[in-house]
Amino acid sequence: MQEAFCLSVHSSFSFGSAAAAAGSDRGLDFLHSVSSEMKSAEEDAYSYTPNVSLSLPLGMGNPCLATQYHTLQTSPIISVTSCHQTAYSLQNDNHNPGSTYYLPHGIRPNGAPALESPRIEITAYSHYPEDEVEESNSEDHIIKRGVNSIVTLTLPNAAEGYRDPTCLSPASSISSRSCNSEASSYESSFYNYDNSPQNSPWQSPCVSPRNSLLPNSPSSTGARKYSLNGNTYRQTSPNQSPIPSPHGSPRVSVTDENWIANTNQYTNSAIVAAINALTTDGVVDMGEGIPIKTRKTMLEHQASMGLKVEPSGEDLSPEGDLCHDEYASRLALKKESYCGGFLDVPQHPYSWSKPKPYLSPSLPSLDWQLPSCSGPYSLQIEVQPKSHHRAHYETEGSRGAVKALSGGHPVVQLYGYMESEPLTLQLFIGTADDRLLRPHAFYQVHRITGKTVSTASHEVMQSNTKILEIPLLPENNMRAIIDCAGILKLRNSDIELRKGETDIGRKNTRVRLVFRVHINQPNGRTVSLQASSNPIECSQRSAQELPLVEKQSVDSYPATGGKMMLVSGLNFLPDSKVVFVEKAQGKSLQLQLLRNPTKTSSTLVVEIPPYRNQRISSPVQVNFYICNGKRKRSQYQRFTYLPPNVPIIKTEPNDEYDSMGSGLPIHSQSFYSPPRLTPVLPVPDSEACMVGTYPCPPRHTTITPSPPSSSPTLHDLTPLAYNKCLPSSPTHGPLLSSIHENANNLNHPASPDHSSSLTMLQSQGSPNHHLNSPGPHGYSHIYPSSSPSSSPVSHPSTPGGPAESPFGPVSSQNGENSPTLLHEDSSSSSIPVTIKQEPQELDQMYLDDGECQNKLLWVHCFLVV
DNA sequence: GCTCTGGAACAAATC
DNA sequence: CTGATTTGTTCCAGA
Repeated sequence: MQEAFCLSVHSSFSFGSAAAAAGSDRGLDFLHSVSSEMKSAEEDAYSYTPNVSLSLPLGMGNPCLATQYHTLQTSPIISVTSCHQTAYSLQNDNHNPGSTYYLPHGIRPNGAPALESPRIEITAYSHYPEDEVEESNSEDHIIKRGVNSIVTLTLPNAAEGYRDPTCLSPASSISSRSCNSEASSYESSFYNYDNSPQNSPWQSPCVSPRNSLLPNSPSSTGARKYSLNGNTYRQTSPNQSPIPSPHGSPRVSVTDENWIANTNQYTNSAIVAAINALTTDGVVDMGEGIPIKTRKTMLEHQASMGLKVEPSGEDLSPEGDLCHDEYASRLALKKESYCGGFLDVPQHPYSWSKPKPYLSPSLPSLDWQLPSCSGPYSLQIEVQPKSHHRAHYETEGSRGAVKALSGGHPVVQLYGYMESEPLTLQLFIGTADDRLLRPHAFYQVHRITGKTVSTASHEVMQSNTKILEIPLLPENNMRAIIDCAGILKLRNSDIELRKGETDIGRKNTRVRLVFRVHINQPNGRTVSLQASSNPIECSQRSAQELPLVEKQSVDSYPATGGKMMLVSGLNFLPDSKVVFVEKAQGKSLQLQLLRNPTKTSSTLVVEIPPYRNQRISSPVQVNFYICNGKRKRSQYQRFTYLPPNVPIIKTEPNDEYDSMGSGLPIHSQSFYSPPRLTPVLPVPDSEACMVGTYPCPPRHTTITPSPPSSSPTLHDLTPLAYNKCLPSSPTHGPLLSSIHENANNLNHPASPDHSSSLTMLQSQGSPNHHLNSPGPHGYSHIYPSSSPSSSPVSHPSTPGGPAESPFGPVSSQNGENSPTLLHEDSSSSSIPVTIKQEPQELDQMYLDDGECQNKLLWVHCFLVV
């Protein structure tokens, strides 16, 4: 495993580098610049592997923007272009033009193939119905599935592969279909944003090598319920619920169609697609084709229901010209087509009074890190999903919608939005590892329909990622109950074979629900917000066996220790152990084992052990995890030791660690990601705050109405976020936030690779929010912390987890009981001011549990500065 | 008859 | 290299 993980990591990075290499000069420049600029930050700070640094396109300077505000320009086309390629530079320019480059997984700036393989061999499956084939309308390169032949395509931008648009899951399997399938069915209910010519090739399921395998793949056989031939994938089928919920929740007055029609979002989506397309092939194509098609489509719509509309790519472009309504209607049409026949539905229940010019040409890529709040707006997850949700395979029936702990469903609300126009809330399944949040390659959101579902929704595809779009209506206070989202698991083998895919599926079973909303501003800009849920363990086994910490009563305590801490969660056993681990300088590790904690099935009482150094002058972040056995460990939870004389203050705001400290269960993400963040950018708050046009209130003063406190608690599965990165400096918080915003402004896309370095962003609701605070205030604090969280991909931070733990299993075994601390290192002791990560970490993180553990001990991560 | 679920059985991947 | 574990997927069966 270790190796595997390591490989994956590297590969990912390499991917980035490769991409760069392949990429245009800019790419190179970017890399250079980045490397130079970033490196200092990252490498030095974190000591990541070189690869990593490269991969991160963070372009710190990059203007691109962030996501929050997209300003686009007049002509959609232009804007688009700018965004991706140019845009970045344009906007930001300052820094490196190159930096501007954003290399989303599938997208390559300039279309340059990230990966070298212009050539693609595709094996088509006979299984696929022809319709599908048709749908994949990739213009330039269309592969038809119907044929069982291998086609070799030469792609300009082969790189895309990272996630085949088409194959969410490898087309090969049914499963793939499901994800894709539905989606894939391009035709079906969702839009496929990836229509770019480039992408098109990918669209065919065939693309993935796997395909060839598919026929043989178990899935094929396995799928009892879904016959290969059968296009009928239950849920996915276009027909499925044309109307998501007729019954619709009382709250929701809008039908899917309606809703869809109205929202601008689509437009945005379209734009995204366009962007993607542009990326590769160039603007030109887009520009031309789009308008025409668009209109054409519209005209045709009515006439032809079932047919798929044009490729998204095409769709995109037109906006500029089209007035909002038009666009909307168009969208509506599309949707209808997907739905299979609901042409009749009134399309614009909510008519936009004014034709809206397309405001935001460029929506941020899904792997970009976006803030959860900006200016007056704040997107918050009021009710977090349960920490466990057994995802279903395509060969299985749906396992239902993700539920909340309370038994209800997750709830998301947008605060600060006073307009009367409904918005679209986007939902996709994101990663929950230490790395930056990005779409999860092995899971897709699955649209749930039925009597029990009150929330309308519809699916769209964007780069291999299925997105569920849900209306956010003013009449509902811009609040949405997410009872229409299930989680589909794609077979690892299918995904891993995708070209460009670097992540491995094994033990990469934690996800987060990622919500986005794009708000068009009068000035033409678009504010994009994102909030991610606490991690959700999707594997049946893990959910049943791994201990899960949902909450801890104390997040921080003086170094003297001695206080009893109540840890609540799941799967605690009589012999569960609580292991405290500290990574100290250099590679030392401090480990503490507490013996005999009081326990119950869902709670453990642990006496906080005294910190090895009673004279710490600043808070020291450590972690602990629950161990049920060799490889059954919870994720790391954060705990902060405070200087003895310091009054105990709620952690949140505190240092950098807040999130961690805050007791929240830290998301694994935060854990790892922080490192990346680490490179703290000294940005003045003020600056930071200024996003686009809006001055962002200081976090603490966040404007947004405080949301109901969602769950302050920690739920997450995640291990604690290890804050490797977080600097303890007080400024930290502000910095982060600022970074955040800046990022937005900059548009840094997170690096597609994952590698991205900076994490700016995380603001996402993720861990942070949830964890700590719900309120705006909390935000401020939280923000900083980390959202970044990203945990390493596959490996969350679970200590034991395979990938996860850097610390690995520190062998809880070792110690069995002694409450004593093990210090490996010594040095440092404890005053970590700034923490840098070691390059090694990543590797470690990916290491397998067993093996890693021991190793982990050394590896470590915190460098005291 | 279908969907949703909880529990495995199986088999491949790791340890 | 072999056997024991783990983990991913597919099957079953009950509600």
